Amino acid sequence: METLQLTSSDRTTFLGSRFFVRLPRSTVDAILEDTRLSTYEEHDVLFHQGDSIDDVFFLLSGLIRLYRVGKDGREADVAVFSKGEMFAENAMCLGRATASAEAAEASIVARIDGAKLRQLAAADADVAQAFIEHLCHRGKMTEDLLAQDRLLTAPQRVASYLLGHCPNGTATSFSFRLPFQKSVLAGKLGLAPEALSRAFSTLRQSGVTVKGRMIEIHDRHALERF
Amino acid sequence: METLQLTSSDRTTFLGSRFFVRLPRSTVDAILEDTRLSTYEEHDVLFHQGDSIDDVFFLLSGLIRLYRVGKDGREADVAVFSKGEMFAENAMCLGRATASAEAAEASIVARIDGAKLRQLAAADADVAQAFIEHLCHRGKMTEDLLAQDRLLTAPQRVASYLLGHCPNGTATSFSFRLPFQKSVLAGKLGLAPEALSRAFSTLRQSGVTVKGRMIEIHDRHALERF
DNA sequence: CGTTTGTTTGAAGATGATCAACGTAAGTGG
DNA sequence: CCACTTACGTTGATCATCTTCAAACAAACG
Repeated sequence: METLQLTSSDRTTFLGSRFFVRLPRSTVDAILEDTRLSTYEEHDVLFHQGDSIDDVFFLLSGLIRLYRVGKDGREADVAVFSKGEMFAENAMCLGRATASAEAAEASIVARIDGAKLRQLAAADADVAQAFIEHLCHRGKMTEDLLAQDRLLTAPQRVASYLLGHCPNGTATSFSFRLPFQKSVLAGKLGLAPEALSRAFSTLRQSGVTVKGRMIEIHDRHALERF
Repeated sequence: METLQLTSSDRTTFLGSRFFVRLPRSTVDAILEDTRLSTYEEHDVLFHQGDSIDDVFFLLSGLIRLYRVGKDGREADVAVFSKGEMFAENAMCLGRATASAEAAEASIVARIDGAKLRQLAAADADVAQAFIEHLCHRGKMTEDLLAQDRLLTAPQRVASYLLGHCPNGTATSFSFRLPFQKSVLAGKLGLAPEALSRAFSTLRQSGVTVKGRMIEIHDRHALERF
């Protein structure tokens, strides 16, 4: 975890992200002014549940897993973030982190000073608005996860995840590469890795082929029916 | 669902709620200015998942259940609100309701005009700030639910719920009345009513007595260990 | 009182977790 | 480039937990 410089490609990532897109360039610059970069290796922990942190995190590359730990030490993922996503906004408002965060692969993270962001949000309604929209979106994401956990079986959850990666066009078949290890996907879907594996073999009957991280969906509609 | 007048007790509810407490009286008045009241009977539906609504709802009395419906028609609660809580803020930002809402008992609801609230938030940083804090809190709530679903068994979830209602003092025993039907609690905890019932009988061994809606906890620490 | 609604209990079934073993892919270093 | 090693993924078997359906029971309400 060392400090680096902000590259121009990092700037692009910032500007293209959900939070920053709508904001004028000058505002973004103000926010990024004293932003510290940190790099993490796989399994490095960014912070622990309950830590008092006053920063907002922005992922420039890699993969971050947000999780809670049960009394018995078992971990449950609450969210998984990839490049261009902002996280730990809750901590800034509530004072303490509601979950722990660790790198699921080597990652580069920008830490935005919470005090500064609050101050900017108070002064600039656009920033506040962007923040509000971001929080709504995050809320929907966890609500989605919760509903999926409560309504869908393992194969259905996987099918739902896969469909979320299909383009909305007319094409009935589609293929793509998993953006992370299967064990990470399992965690994100609230499944044991074995359960994910079995879910994939169930879906083979519905025209899903898996080779390594490559996924082929031969008939989207068969998945939707599932 | 008819329109009524705002009573002074309603005003108290507003002023005491998490969202409004920090705001100056004049701001609250501005927000409430053209707020419509509606009453609902048990099982009345306020809106459906996907409806485009541009209002924020505030519960003055009763009980509202937010839920999603699966393809097979099964319902999964995403949140349950009681007097003094604000909900459906997501819909205002995202344009469409992310879940359906129905009254779990006779309820009185105030509908705050979304456009007006947005406009106020843009003009008044305090309102924006209150909104942000509210969203953070809601986010934490659903995150809590998700983590509980993934980490705890049924009796543990019930124990956790009960502990949430114990005062933080030194008292080791405590009793209170469930604020709603057991079937509602079951939904909130993501359990079938039968599972909740069985969870309660399991907890009897740990000193929990249930008679109707009355709950007695004889030893808080026994529950914490669970 | 009797009817309706909510809750409990029982028995069966489904689903996913866990543990252990095996297979496979990906590095690593000679 | 090949053998070795390690991490990841799959498969099988078993077990715990929760759901579901059915029936009994209790409470609330007319």
